Amino acid sequence: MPPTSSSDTLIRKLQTISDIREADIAVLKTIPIQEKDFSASHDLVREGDRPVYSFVVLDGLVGSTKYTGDGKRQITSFFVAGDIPDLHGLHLSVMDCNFSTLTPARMGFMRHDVLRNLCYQHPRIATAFWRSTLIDAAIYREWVTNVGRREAYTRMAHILCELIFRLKSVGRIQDHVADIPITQAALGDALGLSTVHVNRTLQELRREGLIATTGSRVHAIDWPGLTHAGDFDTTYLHQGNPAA
Amino acid sequence: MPPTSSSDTLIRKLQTISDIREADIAVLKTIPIQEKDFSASHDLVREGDRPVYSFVVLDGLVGSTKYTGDGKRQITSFFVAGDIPDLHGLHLSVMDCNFSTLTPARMGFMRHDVLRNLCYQHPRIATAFWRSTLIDAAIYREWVTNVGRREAYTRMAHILCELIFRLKSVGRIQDHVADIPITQAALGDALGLSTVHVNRTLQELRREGLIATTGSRVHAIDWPGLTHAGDFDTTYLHQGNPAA
DNA sequence: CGCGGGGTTGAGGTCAATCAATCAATGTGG
DNA sequence: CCACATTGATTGATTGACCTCAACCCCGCG
Repeated sequence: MPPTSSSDTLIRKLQTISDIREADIAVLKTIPIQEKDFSASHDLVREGDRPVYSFVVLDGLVGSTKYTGDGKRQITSFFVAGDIPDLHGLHLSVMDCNFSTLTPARMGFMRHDVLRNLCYQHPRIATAFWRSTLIDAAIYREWVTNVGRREAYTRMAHILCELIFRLKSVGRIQDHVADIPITQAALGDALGLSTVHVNRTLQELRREGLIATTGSRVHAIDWPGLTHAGDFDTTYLHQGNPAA
Repeated sequence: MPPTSSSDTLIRKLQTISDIREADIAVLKTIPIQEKDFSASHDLVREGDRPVYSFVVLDGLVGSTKYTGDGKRQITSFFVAGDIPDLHGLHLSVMDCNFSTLTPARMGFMRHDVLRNLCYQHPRIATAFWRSTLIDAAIYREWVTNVGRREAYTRMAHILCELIFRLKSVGRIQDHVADIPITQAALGDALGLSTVHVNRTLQELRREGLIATTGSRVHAIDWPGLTHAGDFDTTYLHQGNPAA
């Protein structure tokens, strides 16, 4: 087995949010996972679908998205390596949102019936999965607040903090330097802002010395400053470890 | 046992979202539920708390709320009779949001350890509860979209549709006439709008002949018109029955 | 070399916030 | 029973944040 298999990515993540034991890890390793690569802006699942697979993000960035009647897109959450974006599909048959890649991404597919059997036989694993969906919900709550009550500057800082923090906590970045080839349009869809305003807001964050961007790389130069500007408190991410 | 006990309220709700069997119903009826009344604007749980009870809404309206650093409030979801707002507390020890009454309300408290044992011994009940939290998450997703990408008029119509639909599906209102003594300030906090603009938006909906309000009573005069104006599609509520 | 996607910039317009009253309904103490 | 306070709804005037439109630039790519 390779040093970082798809199972390892999943297990590492579950360990950061739940107390998984050796026995559970062994069980998790038996899950057959089909890996597949996707380019950016690819719809993995669409509203109305009735999928029979859930997928774990192995690399890249995935978003859950919804479209309004007049075609505007809203990204309702990000998903990074180790996350299982559509785990709710296990118990909600019809999808109420899309899941799309926001960057080139690698996904691992797991059959619903396999996961359901696992949950049935291993309550601790079921709890870990349930907990994972509950953390997703907590993130949605924070996003409602972010979009509803924070102005563009704070909102942007907040979302950058969340992204960087989450990437860090699964070991995907070092020193607050995130290499995320996400477009400004996608950021706008996540924040409920126009791309033009996203651009200007990023400029302002750079001008204030909080971030630097080189190409698709976002560098949080002043992490304490950024978290302060973004009104960012990690409580809602429900990580075992307090923070960095 | 009275015709509508607190257990009945809970069970009726679970039946609308999951296939609960007779045996499960018998089990659910054994849950000890402590009832208690609250006035409007009362904090039931606060961010940072580590509650040992979950509560089912028996009557009235409850909201999950968050506050930004500069004290602005955002309501991230409504909860009506039969809902268990903080069921996530079962697996997330620290609260990341508050739960407050938005109207005078009656609540039924259930111990976490009782619920956890129940889930452990009755997988179908566990699934029903899990599913309930997943539907909450779906509603959060919709709210992100509503607040992020819809303008005030549509946003308001949408939230009224959701409220009326949910109240109807648990048998709390007839004929699209909702008697909800919710303040315009609370509506603003749910929509990310100022109270002044809430007031003007409601006037516009009245002018368009979509709703009528007499005191705290909201009447959807033109339900098809209101759902159209609100870009409202019931998919995200994951009810068994399609809609009215 | 033309093309397209993504980023950047400027100007003008609009939706919704803010500020500041007013008013109605309800409650309270003297 | 009345003066007074409080809560919530309403209205008008002004301000401001963000959007839209329309360029233009840069760069990778067929």
